[in-house]
Amino acid sequence: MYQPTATEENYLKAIYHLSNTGIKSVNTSSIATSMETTAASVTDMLRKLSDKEWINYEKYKGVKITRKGEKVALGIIRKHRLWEVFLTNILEFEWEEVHHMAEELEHVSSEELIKRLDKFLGHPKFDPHGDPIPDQTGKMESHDKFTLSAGEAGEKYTLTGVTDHSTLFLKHLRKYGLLPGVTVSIAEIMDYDKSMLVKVSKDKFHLSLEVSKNILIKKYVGSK
Amino acid sequence: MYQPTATEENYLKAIYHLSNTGIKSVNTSSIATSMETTAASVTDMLRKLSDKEWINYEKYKGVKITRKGEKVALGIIRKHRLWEVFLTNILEFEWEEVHHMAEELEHVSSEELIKRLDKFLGHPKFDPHGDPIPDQTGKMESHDKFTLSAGEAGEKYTLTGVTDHSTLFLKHLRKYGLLPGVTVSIAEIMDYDKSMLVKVSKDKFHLSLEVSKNILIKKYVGSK
DNA sequence: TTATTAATTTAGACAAATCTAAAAATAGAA
DNA sequence: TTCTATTTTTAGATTTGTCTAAATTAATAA
Ligand SMILES: [Mn+2]
Ligand SMILES: [Mn+2]
Ligand SMILES: [Mn+2]
Ligand SMILES: [Mn+2]
Repeated sequence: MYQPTATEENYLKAIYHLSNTGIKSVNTSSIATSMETTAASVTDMLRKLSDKEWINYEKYKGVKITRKGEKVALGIIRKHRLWEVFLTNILEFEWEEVHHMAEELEHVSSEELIKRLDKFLGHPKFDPHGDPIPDQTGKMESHDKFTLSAGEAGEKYTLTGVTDHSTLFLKHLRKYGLLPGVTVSIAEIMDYDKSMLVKVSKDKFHLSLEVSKNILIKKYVGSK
Repeated sequence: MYQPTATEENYLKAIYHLSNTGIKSVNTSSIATSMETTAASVTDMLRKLSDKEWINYEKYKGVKITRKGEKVALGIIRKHRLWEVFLTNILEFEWEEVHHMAEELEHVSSEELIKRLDKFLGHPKFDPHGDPIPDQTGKMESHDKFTLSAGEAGEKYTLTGVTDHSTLFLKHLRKYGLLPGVTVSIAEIMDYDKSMLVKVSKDKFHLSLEVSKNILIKKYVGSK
């Protein structure tokens, strides 16, 4: 119907993420925090998004994204993650460098461009951070909710993603070779602080609970 | 010093092009025409660009781009043309499809992104329309000013570019296989209307003056 | 040289997105 | 339940880029 401005797209994406990954309800201040703006600005924008039927909004009652709004958000997330794949796989950026570039590229409007980019990249299902890429209809694989901190000593796991997307954390993990697809064996879990000794290829090292809590994994399934 | 907004970038690019390819002086109305906006809007913007020292502007006296402004313009033109190469060579778009997408992509700000894209593409010197791509310092090869309409019967030429960048014209040329790099032999030039009979690989066909005037060429130089 | 036409600038307004400060509503504690 | 603290909304401004209509300046023709 309407086509969203880049700003509206960013708001819808933030609201979508807060609706799904969010612990608390989607209220004005949580949106303000995640958008790094003021509550007053958010209130202004909520009225606009509501007028365009991308959200249901009643004063003081919080926000619920509509089916229409979700479609817009998923379209932007698809573009964002495909561009991130391009930047890492093709232009050889590190995984902590791509987010801010993708924040701009996700607003380039051509649908045909994204269709061809997707094809060129071989229809990837996950972005460099292990986040699933929605297809054209908005469908995507669900994320593993299992974190390394919940793993057991003596078991083998495959790293599938992260829950902290900060540059600092991503850089830290890359130093250890902890990237999606890598196999991680838990050698020992310390009773005292829940830190763990892990093995990644030939390397053995220590991970704090702080770190292991933010690593997503699945059970390792044999060779191939 | 300042960093330009996307709109300022578009104005500077337009002013740069009018300054160089332009027959007439760069005045308010010619900018308005090329930007598809009103003279009043242009006057507003000229003041802003002047404040930021990207142009020299005096009321009623017209515009001259500064060295600083030229640097900004060349940076945008570099991005625009590199993205056009990406879209045609990598994503396999046709040469008439890429311009409007490049109009958006040229405003993505990362310098490092463009550096890596340039490397990935093999440091191309020309875009899909035969226009030269400025390097990081703004230097570029100069365009051939020789058009096919000035060619001679019996001679062989290499197509190097076009002067009309409209979708209609580009589609038309593609139908004949008339793309940069192609060899064109002039078989005959009609005295009456200056139309010509040309040979391109195995095909022979007629071109009107209207068409040949908008094709840039250079003398054909042997094999290799 | 004066009158007319054309180009340019100014005036005033608007839409989008933002902000600060003040008012209003809601939630939590006593 | 009543007071207080927090959250949210409103009021009023600001910036960027745009517009129409009116005024001004420059160009040209008589
Ligand atoms: Mn990202
Ligand atoms: Mn990501
Ligand atoms: Mn172009
Ligand atoms: Mn081009």
